Amino acid sequence: MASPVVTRFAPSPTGYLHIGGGRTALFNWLFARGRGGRFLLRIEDTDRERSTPEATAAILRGLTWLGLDWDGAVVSQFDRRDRHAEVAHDMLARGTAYRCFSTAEEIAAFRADAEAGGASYAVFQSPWRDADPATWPDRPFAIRMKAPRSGETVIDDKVQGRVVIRNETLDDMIVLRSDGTPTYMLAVVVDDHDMGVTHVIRGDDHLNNAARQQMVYAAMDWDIPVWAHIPLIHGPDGKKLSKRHGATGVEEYQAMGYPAAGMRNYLTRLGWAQGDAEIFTSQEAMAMFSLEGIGRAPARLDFKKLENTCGRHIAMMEDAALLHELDGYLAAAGKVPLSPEQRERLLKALPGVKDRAKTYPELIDKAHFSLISRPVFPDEAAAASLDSVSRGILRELTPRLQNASWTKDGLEPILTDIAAAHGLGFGKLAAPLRAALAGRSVTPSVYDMMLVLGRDETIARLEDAAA
RNA sequence: GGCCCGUUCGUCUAUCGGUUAGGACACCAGGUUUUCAACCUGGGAAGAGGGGUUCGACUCCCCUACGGGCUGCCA
Repeated sequence: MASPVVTRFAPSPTGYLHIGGGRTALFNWLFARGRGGRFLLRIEDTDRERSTPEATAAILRGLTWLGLDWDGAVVSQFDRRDRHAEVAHDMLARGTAYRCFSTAEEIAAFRADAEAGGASYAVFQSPWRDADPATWPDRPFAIRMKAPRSGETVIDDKVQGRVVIRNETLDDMIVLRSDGTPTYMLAVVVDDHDMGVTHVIRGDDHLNNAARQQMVYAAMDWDIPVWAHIPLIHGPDGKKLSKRHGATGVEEYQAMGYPAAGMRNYLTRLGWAQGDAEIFTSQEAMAMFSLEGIGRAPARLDFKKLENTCGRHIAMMEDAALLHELDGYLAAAGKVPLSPEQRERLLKALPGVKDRAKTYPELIDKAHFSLISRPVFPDEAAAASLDSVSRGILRELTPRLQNASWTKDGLEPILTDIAAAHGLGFGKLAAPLRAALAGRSVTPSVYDMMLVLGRDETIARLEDAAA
């Protein structure tokens, strides 16, 4: 039996959940869930200066909205600092790490010298690497890994392929700071090992780090996980995604009214492909997702395609689920919640409007006629079609609706009759009807509106407009 | 500076030595229509540049250009 897959998402709690981080989490989630594995969440909060509980909460909210559920409790890296220190000392005992008494000033001076000497690279070489314990001074020390100075480290990456890094370009990285706290390079490895992580799927900004981390695995004689370094997401201009590109936080997309299912679909296709598959559910994505399908080049965010994908998902959604999503959107966007009456009518209106909206605000706008109550105030364009002639036709129409069978088949002959009687095309009659029923010139089908509103409300709105 | 990664239509991508280089979004034109959208049909649109290897390169190798990352007692 193959060992079960364990993946993890390990963000730093220094801000909101970035869209790129969201995709990294999504890939880890899809990979684990598609293979009956576990998806873990670890907060990398060892940097006490920059980590905040608010940021952690924001990240959890973002993941929850995206529908990425994790297994077990959220792990705090900071809480595991004793274990990290223990491993650092274990390395010391194994002789794969050493005490380094160099101060920050000495290191800075070393680098300055190297630079002045025109060295091609300035890998710091600690004088304490092989120092006699008898010479150890009585002051705080950092623990450095004793990295090999020759040979090469090979990263066998599922996305990037075989990456070879010469060991002489890597320094003896610090694993435990002089204040006794662990560094990221040590903590990730210890945590991933202890949590049983089998596949590390993360941004390719960590590709070089993987070489140094692999040395820690080797130093501790631990199994190396499968690496998969995915390219970062760029803005539409191809530059690294930043604030000036607009929304970079996952929660901003929620507030803009993009459905989570559409976001998942779009983000999955951003940098990953399986043949011609474009629109799919998360269940389908889990079944298809593979590390081999991930591209090697950074992808750009394309809002048009995002919108198209979201529109397809809105159209696919069940009405009841859609209504529930709408409630969530209104709350997230800080808008007034729907009243019971509005919910009831909107639910009936959804089938007629959901295939014409790409986002929730657009959907609500299309369903405007179902959310308003009398009196309906026509906008300028709608008012223009309510001239005296049109109002006369409306007056003529209402009595005939009293006894009509309230179905499209029952209503259609009546409306086409009236139009014909006045020598008008149906389009000419539809305009004042839209104005009367919705107060707008652009609306869903007039039949759909009449059926959603019902006989009494329809007639009342027509009489209001005809008066 | 050094090291590492990347480069197919405007965008996301397929192709895993032999294809008229395919699909999707976007765009343009036409159709349908009850406004808008949707939908249908058609169209334009790509292998960064230069060297190799090979009977044959988008595909393999090298160089250049461009983009990105790493180079911290940050993560």
